[in-house]
Amino acid sequence: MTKPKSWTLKSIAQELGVSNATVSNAFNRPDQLSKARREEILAACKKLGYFGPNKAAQSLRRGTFNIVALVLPDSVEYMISDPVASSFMRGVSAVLEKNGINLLLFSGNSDNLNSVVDFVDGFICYGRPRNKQLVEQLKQVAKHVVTVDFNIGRDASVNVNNQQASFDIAKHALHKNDDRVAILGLRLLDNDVLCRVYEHHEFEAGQSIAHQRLRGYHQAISDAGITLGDDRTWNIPESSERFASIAAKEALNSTPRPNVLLCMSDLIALAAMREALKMGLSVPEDVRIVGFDGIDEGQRFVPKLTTVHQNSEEKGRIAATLFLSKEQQTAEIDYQLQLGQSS
Amino acid sequence: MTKPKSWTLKSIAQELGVSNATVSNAFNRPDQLSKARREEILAACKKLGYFGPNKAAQSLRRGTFNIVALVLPDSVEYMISDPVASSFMRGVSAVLEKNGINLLLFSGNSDNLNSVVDFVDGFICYGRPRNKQLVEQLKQVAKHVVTVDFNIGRDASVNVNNQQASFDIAKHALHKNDDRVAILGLRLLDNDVLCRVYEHHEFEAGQSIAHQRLRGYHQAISDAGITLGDDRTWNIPESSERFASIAAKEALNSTPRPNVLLCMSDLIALAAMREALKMGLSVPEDVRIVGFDGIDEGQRFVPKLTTVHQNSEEKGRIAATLFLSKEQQTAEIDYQLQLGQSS
DNA sequence: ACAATTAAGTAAATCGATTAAGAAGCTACA
DNA sequence: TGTAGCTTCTTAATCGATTTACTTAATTGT
Repeated sequence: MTKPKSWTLKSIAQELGVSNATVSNAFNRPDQLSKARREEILAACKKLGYFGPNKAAQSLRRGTFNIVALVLPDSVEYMISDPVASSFMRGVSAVLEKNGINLLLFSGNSDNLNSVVDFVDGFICYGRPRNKQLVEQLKQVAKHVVTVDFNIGRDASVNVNNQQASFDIAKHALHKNDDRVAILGLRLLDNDVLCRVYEHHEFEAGQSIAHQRLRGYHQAISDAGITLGDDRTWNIPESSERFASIAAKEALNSTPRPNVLLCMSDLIALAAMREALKMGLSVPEDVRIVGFDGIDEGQRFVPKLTTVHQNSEEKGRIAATLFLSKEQQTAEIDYQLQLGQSS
Repeated sequence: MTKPKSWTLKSIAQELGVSNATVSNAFNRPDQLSKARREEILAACKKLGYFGPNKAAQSLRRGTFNIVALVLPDSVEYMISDPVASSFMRGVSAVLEKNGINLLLFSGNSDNLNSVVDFVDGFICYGRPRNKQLVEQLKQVAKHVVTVDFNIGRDASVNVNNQQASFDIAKHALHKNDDRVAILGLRLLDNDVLCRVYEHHEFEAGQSIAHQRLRGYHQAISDAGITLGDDRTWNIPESSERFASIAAKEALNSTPRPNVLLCMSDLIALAAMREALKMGLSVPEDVRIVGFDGIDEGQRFVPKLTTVHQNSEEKGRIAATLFLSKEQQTAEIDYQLQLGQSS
């Protein structure tokens, strides 16, 4: 027998004594051949072990892939353990899976969209990718792009009003005009450094999430009649326990000792709470701490964390749905203050 | 001008007045043409905005894709928020990213590998996929397959000795021969039901992780001279707070009230601890609780969780490395007992 | 100066499919 | 009977590349 182990459209057509096109049509366009013929062919294919047209070839020809790339702000490795990001991914994958579309994870550290652009139907980009070259490429790429939590003027985007939300939560945390505020910021700076920031003019105009949130804080602070010292802001390069603890400890030991800590993520806020408790401070009596995100662990912590809850999963669902609809539009999604005992 | 907006190898070759092959060689086989010619061509391409050969076409021709599918045991949506699974993914993606290989997430619920098999270089399969058809397909697929935490006799696999580990942790938890033991099992049954299991003969021979662990528990229990009642085992269909709490509550209210809870995951153990504390029981005085996995939250909990720590990230790295090496081999990886105050 | 070797580049087959255009056979209707 | 209209199926071009085998031209050795 000269049966090849792995069939192709061509070889199977030959075997069955029909043309290429007929087999293809049997799989893709039932109206192009008689019902009898079609069933005969499909049955024969099944029997011989040909499971349908090769998807890679199909995709090359058709130009569609059934794959969407999820571009993460940072390395996949790092992002996958971030509760907020993974919640977002959950929403995205739920919608895609339901539509039979596969998800390709793409690192925001890569310097070239090129390695995947020819394989995907488009991009869902969650937060501004760390590598700026990627941003430029995303602006120009000839496929559908949905951005989330940032904007590059592409097809569609999903956003939360970070400034307003930060304003709200800060306003809630601030009681009197002699409150001593410190800010534990997440990725305020481009580089990876953990540091105390003294002055940085980009903050006033920056479009990153961190800058938006910072403006919300600043507005609430000044509304409360407080003057924020120029040494009251820390930059934490990634939302990890380790970095957050160091920054929190430093902030809590700084003079004047802050009695309000505005944290740009729940992970940071939780680390700060642990440090505060370890130092014998009580929360919220000695120091009020608020977070951002609304992760589960914050709600289980004692005292329960006061934070801004944004439904990241919903955000993911919306982003994916928007992607699938191929519509051009901008969605703004809701957030809620989640009041705990930490402030 | 008749410049097409998006170049192809062919059109760019025409534009430059050279052959197809020469342009291809300029990108892929520098030794096949003069240095001068090559640089001239590459420069021209850059200038015209041709970023290199289309990857999809390249892949079709070459049969390699630079994509590996990570087959998860359950839906992507669900798996991405599981701390152990995401830790594993972290390890995998770290290695793949370093090697310029992209990661495609594939749901263990899908009933057809077909939708991706033609797009990937192979599969890393983390745990037995929920859908059994997938398992059959994985056995037969003509691409490289590495399985983790289960075995189908394919190219390579990575395993932990679950039975031994469970034996060890159970032995540690059991003190006297009048200990009253209950088991909170994870996915002991195929179906999605939360229930108390009375008898199930498959347990004795099953190869799933849950069955391996169960055998370890049983062995330690009988070694300790304890007879396990046939109504002391619960099946929890997924490692979630909700299900775990219900099962834990039921177990703790059952007669005789257990003073040892063997939990097949940390998430379950943590939920059980919360329920126990809520009921006014003290841990470990009234009830000793042990988990499995070694997630971060367990180490932060008060009392600190006693558990089996397996380095999932390392497991991921090993799986990915094994995949890349294309070797045929089986790796067994280590585990450690992590002793806390919960037992 | 002539054959042998090497270098540089090209033509054409191929990867595995889709699909527009057309051929062959059949029915129907005047 | 001739032609119009359907069905059903096939031929051949195409998607965007890679690669083997071949042609030419230049270099080398003697």
